[in-house]
Amino acid sequence: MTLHVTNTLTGETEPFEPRDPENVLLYYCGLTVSDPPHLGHARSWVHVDVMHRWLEHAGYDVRHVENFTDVNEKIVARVGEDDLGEDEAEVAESYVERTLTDMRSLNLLRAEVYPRVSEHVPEIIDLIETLVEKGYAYESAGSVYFDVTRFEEYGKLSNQELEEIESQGEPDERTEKRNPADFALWKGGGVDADAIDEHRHEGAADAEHACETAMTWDSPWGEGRPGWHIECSAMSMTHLGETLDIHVGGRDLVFPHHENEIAQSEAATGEQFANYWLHCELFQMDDEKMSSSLGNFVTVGRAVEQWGTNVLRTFLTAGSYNSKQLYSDETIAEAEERWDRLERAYEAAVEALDSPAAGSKVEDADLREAVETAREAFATAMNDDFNTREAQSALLSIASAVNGHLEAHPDAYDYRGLREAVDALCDLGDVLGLSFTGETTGTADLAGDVVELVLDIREQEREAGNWDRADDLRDELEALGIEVQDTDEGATYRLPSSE
RNA sequence: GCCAAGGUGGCAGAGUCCGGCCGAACGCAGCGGCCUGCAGAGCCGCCCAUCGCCGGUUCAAAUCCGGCCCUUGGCUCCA
Repeated sequence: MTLHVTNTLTGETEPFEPRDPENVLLYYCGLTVSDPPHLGHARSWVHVDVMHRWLEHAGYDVRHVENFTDVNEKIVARVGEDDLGEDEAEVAESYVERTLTDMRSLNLLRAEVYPRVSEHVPEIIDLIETLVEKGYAYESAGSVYFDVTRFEEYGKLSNQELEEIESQGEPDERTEKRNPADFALWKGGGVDADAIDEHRHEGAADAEHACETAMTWDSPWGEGRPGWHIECSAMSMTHLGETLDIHVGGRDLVFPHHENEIAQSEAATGEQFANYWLHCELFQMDDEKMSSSLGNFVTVGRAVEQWGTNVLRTFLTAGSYNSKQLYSDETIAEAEERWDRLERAYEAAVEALDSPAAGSKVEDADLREAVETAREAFATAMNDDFNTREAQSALLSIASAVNGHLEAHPDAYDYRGLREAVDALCDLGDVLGLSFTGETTGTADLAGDVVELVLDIREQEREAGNWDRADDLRDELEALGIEVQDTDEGATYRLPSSE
């Protein structure tokens, strides 16, 4: 089965065929760096990352670009707040850095380029000039607008009729624009205090002063700033060319942002801008979405600290990228159980491989077959529009097979079967960005030695029949997050997972 | 109002494109049992679903068609 993806443009699930059979051009519509990255962003990043990994797994070279929108009124509104920075550029850069740090903590593959708007203004101006020359855009009072009536297919992504969109326009904006749905490509002048008013936070600099720090550029239409949508067209064309294979972004960006990207890009080049439009669904918190604007978010940094990378990635891939997902303590806790089950099976298998019992000639056909079946099921799931939930099921079935084997053959393991299980767990886990082989740090070694010491003492208490003392020691360890398990060969333990 | 997505067991969440293997996956929670000094982990088994409602097509529908109800997202900054 080949990869199929659901394309917002057609509303259908289609076979994926890149323009070049060996390379995939992937653009992810990144963040406006005006707020701390939250779990909702992480959900999209992780799904894009999984797409990237699966495409590579399938043998493609992936050229992956993710932009940062670092020119925006909301960024200006933050000037002077905390120690974010003294001007728009500094505030943006501090959020970019924070975002990259958070991305690293989620074990994301690096994109090839992380372009910023502020570095692409010449390309943006060129693109706008082309649109003006071709008659798709017009200047009005120092700004340049895209004339939506000139682009016949306007509305094709969000499936809306122009008349309907037109009727939504803000009446007071119609003065400069020919049509209410026209959107700004270039905004003349700087940022006014009124524009940032509603985004102000405590501790920010005086609004007038903040606006003076906003970036502006010279252009054929005078000094000004790029409009919101044009940057993605300019950056993706600069780095990936006129037509890209996959464009991914949040569902909330379909209209107007992605619709406008299509209009600008295709009007300028006459070529299809992106062949496949994929949209990531949003988190639901109770009855509303998680978002920066609602302020109901959990930051990535805090979530990683609390749950760790593997648990978080298990959670974030617990539903399909294009299905809404419920965020709650329960749904995260469930993901943690799921990851723990995987990790325990992995550890049990590795331990078995290292034990003398692994030297036996036992062959467990059930185990080997289960691993083989799981690999196939995993591939089928991923090829079916990146069905990560099904993919997790396949991984879990390996865990069950390993546990079942160890239960059924306590003294003689199927070395090759277990080896294959461990390999499959690592290979497939890697596609989801899950890592079973956490790095062992010096302090973890020391902690392990200390735990062993405590367990030795506990063993002496047990031999003396002092069950209460033994249980107290176990409880104390568990209070520290250290799981203790008594087995025939003595107690084993697991340190709290920390990545 | 218009556009889009969705409504599946106690929870969560696949399956719906390509009707039958779905008497509905995987997992969590719950209940038995094995193991164990106890607990946990693991294993075996079980419980919980007339798949939003009503009609239609079909030998056969969670899956196709029509109508209705409800939820969410977009139409303003948003992954």
